[in-house]
Amino acid sequence: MIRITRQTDYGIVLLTHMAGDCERRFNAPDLAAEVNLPLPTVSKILKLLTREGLLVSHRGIKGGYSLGRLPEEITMAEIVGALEGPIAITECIDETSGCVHEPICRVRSNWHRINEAVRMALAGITLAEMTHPLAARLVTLGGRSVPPPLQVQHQV
Amino acid sequence: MIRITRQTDYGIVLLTHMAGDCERRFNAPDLAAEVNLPLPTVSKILKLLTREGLLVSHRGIKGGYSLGRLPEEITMAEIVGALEGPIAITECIDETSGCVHEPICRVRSNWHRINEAVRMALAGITLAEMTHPLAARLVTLGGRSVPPPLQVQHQV
DNA sequence: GGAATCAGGACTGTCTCAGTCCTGTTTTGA
DNA sequence: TCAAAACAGGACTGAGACAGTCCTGATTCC
Repeated sequence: MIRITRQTDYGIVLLTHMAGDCERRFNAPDLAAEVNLPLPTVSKILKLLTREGLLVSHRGIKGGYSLGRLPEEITMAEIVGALEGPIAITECIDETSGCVHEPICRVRSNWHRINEAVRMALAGITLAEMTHPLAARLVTLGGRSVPPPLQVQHQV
Repeated sequence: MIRITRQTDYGIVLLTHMAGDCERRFNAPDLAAEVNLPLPTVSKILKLLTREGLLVSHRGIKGGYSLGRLPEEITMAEIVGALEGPIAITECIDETSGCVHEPICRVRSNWHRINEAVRMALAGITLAEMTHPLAARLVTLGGRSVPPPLQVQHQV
C-alpha cells in the first residue's frame, strides 16, 4: 500500500489546524482536544515536528508550540520528510539499504524517476493551500495546472 | 514511510524485464532466474498481474506469460493499482474506512488533492520509459517537462 | 497419459506501526 | 524559593501488515 503513516496523517491535520491561526501559541492538551486526537499521540508528533524545525516550542507554564515558518513556506514533502524520513518509494532509493540485486538490477536508476515524481507532487502543495477546502477545480501539480485525470475504470 | 511494497517493487522489475522483449513468452522459472528472485514470489506476482489484465497467461507445457498491452500503454499507476489496490495515501481516502474524525475533519477534502497529485505522478511514467536507463535530463511529470527540484538540505 | 506450467489459497515468522507511559528538564509566577 | 504546567526523550507492548513458502488442483502439449 502506497500510504503515509497515521502519524503523518495526524501531523498534517495538526499543522493545518495551527496554520489557521499562525500567531497563536498552542499547547499540546488544547490542540489534542481541538482536533479530537489522543494527547500522547499529539505530543509525540509535535515533538518530532519541532525537532525538524517545522514548529518552534516554548517551555514553561505558558509554553506551547507555534509554526516555525509561514504556511506558504511549508510543503507536504517537508512534513512527510520530517515525520517519516526522506521520501523513498522503494528500499533501494536509500543508499544504505545494500540491495543484493543492485549489481544486476537494470531498474534502479529509474526508481529515482518515480521517486522524484512523487516528491515533486508533494512539494507542490503548501500548508497554506491545505487550509482552504478543495474547490471543484483543476488539481494543481507542482504549482502548475494540469488537466483532470483520464477516465479510469477503478480509481487507481 | 511512503513506500510501495516489495511485491510491487518486484512486479515493476518483472514487467520492465518483460517489456524488453515484448514478443517472447516468459515462463515463471526462467523469469525468476533472469531477474534473480525466488520462484514462489515471482509466481505469485505474475498471477496477480494476470488477474488485473496487465499480463496474459498461457497454460500447458509451452505456457508462460506475456504483456497484455504495449509497454507504452502501461503506467506505473496501473501496476501499483494492480498489486496494491487503489492508490490511497491515507486511510480516509478509502470511502469504506469509516474514519471517526470525518464529521469534524477539515482536512479530508484536501487529502484528495495530495492523493491525486501522487496518482498523476505515477500515471505519467510508462513501462516503456522504464526500459531506458534514466539519462541526466529533466524529470518528466505527467508527461510534461518540469524544472529540476529546488535545492534541499536533506533529500526529502 | 505423463510432464510442464499456471491458478488459487492457506500458512507462518518477522517487522513496523500505533499508541501509551514514565521520568527528567525548563519556565512561569505566586 | 518552590510548586505547577508544559515540553523532551526514550522505553514498552499489542495488533496488524508484509514477505515468503508450500500445497493441491486445472490446463495444455507432446
